Amino acid sequence: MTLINADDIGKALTVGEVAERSGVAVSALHFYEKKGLIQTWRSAGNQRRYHRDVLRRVAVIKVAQRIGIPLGEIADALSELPDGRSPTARDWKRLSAKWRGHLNERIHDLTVLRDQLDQCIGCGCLSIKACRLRNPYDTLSEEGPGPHI
Amino acid sequence: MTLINADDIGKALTVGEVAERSGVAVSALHFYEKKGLIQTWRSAGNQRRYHRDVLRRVAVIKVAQRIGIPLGEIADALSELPDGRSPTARDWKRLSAKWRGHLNERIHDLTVLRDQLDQCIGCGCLSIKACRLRNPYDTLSEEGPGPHI
DNA sequence: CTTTGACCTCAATATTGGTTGAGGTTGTAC
DNA sequence: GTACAACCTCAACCAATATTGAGGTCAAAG
Repeated sequence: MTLINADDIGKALTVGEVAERSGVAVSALHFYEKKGLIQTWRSAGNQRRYHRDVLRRVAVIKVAQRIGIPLGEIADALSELPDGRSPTARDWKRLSAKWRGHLNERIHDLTVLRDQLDQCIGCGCLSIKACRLRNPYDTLSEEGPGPHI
Repeated sequence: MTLINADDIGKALTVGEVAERSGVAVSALHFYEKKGLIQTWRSAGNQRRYHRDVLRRVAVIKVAQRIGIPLGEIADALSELPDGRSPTARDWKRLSAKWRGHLNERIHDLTVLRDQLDQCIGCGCLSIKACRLRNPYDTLSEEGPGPHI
């Protein structure tokens, strides 16, 4: 036997409720709305009302931010979610899979950086011309300003 | 027999030279100076002159930024370098070792995040209450706003 | 009813990490 | 000795990601 709680189903959320349940400030919710990341409708008295789906959306936004995706890109990705119906698990999976690549890249970059840094710690090579961490900007300067390789 | 190149030893650098050799814009060098990350003295005609050590310092700044250290913290760390003499390999090593910790933490955090995301991709759990990625903000909301755990 | 907390809008402010431009000076190459 | 690139200062601006505040409205409890 399954009891359905009227609090959990069908009831629109106020901005304060969304803020409390999502851990995001009211001002941030306004901001996300202005940027097109979440949608609302208005009550008779012009107050924002949120579909419960917004909680999932906000959770996804926060995860994406942790991955390092800028809000603009998050907005683009979210805008590809189906219009009119609630996203399914499959929809969310597609997003996750997409961002996993970014995450992997970032982990890879940082790992490479750490390995180079380890070499520097081992040999003190931040003080040596041949150091791979500091050298690209120096010996290749004849190729013009800015980083090379 | 070792030839010492007068271009490489003892000659002060202009801001343009530092910019070209470090791959950092002149405006950024001014900015770093204002923030106390690098030092200069002035020529008779009020133009900046840089000790060659500044190249190493700038390289270190750029590495630290890649690690994700904000300029303020970089400034703090650099301010602990010895005053009056050029930093030794040992000095730079201490810095590297310090920042290695941050880097490892960040790699760890992102790796944990990736593992959680993998679970989400596998099970579609971004749509499920129990999901470790989206849940903290929801079921723990009675502890007050903001992330928990 | 009235009060009080939650909500509204819009503009200003904050932080980080710089870049751009105006208006003027210096230094070097011819 | 003059032209032109490189330099100077200072203020304004940029983008991202919000927060804060002023001034006003709404809604639910007593």
